[in-house]
Amino acid sequence: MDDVAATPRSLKHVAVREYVRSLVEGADAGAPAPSERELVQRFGVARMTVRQAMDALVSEGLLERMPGRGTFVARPRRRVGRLTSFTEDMERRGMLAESQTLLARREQAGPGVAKALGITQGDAVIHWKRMRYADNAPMCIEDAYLNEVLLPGFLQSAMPTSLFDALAARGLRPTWAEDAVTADRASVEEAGLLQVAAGSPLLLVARRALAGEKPVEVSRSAYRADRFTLWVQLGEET
Amino acid sequence: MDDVAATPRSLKHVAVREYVRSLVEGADAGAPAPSERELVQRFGVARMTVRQAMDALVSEGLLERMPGRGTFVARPRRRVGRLTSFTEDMERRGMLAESQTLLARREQAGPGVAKALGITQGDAVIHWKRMRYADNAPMCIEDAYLNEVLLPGFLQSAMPTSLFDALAARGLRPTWAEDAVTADRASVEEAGLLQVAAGSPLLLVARRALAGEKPVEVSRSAYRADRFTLWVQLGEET
DNA sequence: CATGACAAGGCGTCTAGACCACCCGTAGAG
DNA sequence: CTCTACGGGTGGTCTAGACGCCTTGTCATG
Repeated sequence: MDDVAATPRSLKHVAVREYVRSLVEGADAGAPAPSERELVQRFGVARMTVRQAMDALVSEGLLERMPGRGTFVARPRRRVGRLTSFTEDMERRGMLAESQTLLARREQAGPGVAKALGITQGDAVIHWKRMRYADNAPMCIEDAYLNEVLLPGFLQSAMPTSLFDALAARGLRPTWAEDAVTADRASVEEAGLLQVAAGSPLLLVARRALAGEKPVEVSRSAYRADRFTLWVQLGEET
Repeated sequence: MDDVAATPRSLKHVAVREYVRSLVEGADAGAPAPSERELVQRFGVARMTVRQAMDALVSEGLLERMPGRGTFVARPRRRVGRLTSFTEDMERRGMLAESQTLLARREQAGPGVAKALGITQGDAVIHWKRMRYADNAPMCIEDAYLNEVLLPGFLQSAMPTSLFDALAARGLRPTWAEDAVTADRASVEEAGLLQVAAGSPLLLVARRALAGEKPVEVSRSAYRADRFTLWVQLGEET
């Protein structure tokens, strides 16, 4: 009974929620959570307060209620379309991601880039072209365009390895993105950079990434199809 | 056993929730919802009951609470990775989807298909190969494998246009799928079927679709890259 | 041994209040 | 005229109960 009273700012339902979350994190699916009445006793709060805490965990898919039986750790929901950076993506595949900047400069937005970034043609954008390597072999060529207004002094600072990290540091980590995926054959120039034969199949990914409601990045990536498979998880309506 | 059907138990929080939903559906983002105290008056229920109703709508993203101001219609959330069938996909692009069956028969599952469907090698599967047309021009070749145990008599019934509809009729509409996307050049046979030159770029989509926890379909689709662009929406963690 | 009645404990629903922090429009003060 | 203080309305949190239905385990009975 001593834990909650110490901090004045502590909300009881948050205290209960986080207590249960800590119990439940790492537990196997199907393991029972404390019963509501038990939590009422332990925290000395009303049952509605406990229910508010549990409701939050249930609605975020961590717990599952079974009337008449109890509350249990839910089977982890299948993920859907998680947004990852190249670096994270390669890490997940157990590969080492590296980059080499081919070009990084201020340019004027062309019509396509301007529309995708929600700015007007001719506005300043940052054009960053990189070779992307995985385990020391070429994986993709990436052309990224960033809204310069949102990223003052970006070109002056040291170029980070991960664009997502740099955006996150400015509170602009993309929260939503739309990819258009198609295929084509490698041009002579692309083939040279990617160290494949001209005409080899490439996977082209055009991305438009938003942070909240603000478009922050548009990019075109050309992946070597012999090394890269895009994984996409799909679900139905919420 | 008591007959419950006679008394369709009207849950008050459901009544309030659906009332508010009906008010809110079709309203513009930012429009105010009734205040909690107003609903308390209108329905003659306790405020906690009203809050339970509103909480449900808030957590499904329909409403947005603004402390001190009120509750308002939320901006529709950006969708993420919605699972669609070929037919639905083409409809969304404003094209007419048609199909032609090339092959439909019972086979024994090979090792790859068996693993993807969660059955043992040699079990019976339905192999359905189709040409897919959009606006009367070839769009893709699809090889689908279905778990025969889940679909008794499937080959005897008339082949439906939409596989998803057929699955839905048996309560097996896929709820989750995983696509592996890559690119390759068309073989001579593929080129002939798709009416493109041999070596033309193709977008290859290998799908594994589950209904609940049961794998129901695995498929390999080869799209004409000159006609087809795959759109993928990505979000961050739940 | 099999079966059914019973009780305990679980979540689901609901009440009738309470106080708080916050936002905003407005009336009064300067 | 501007600025401030206040009051009414909003959602946020919380209480201390109540009854209902469901599941499960126990235990007495046939």
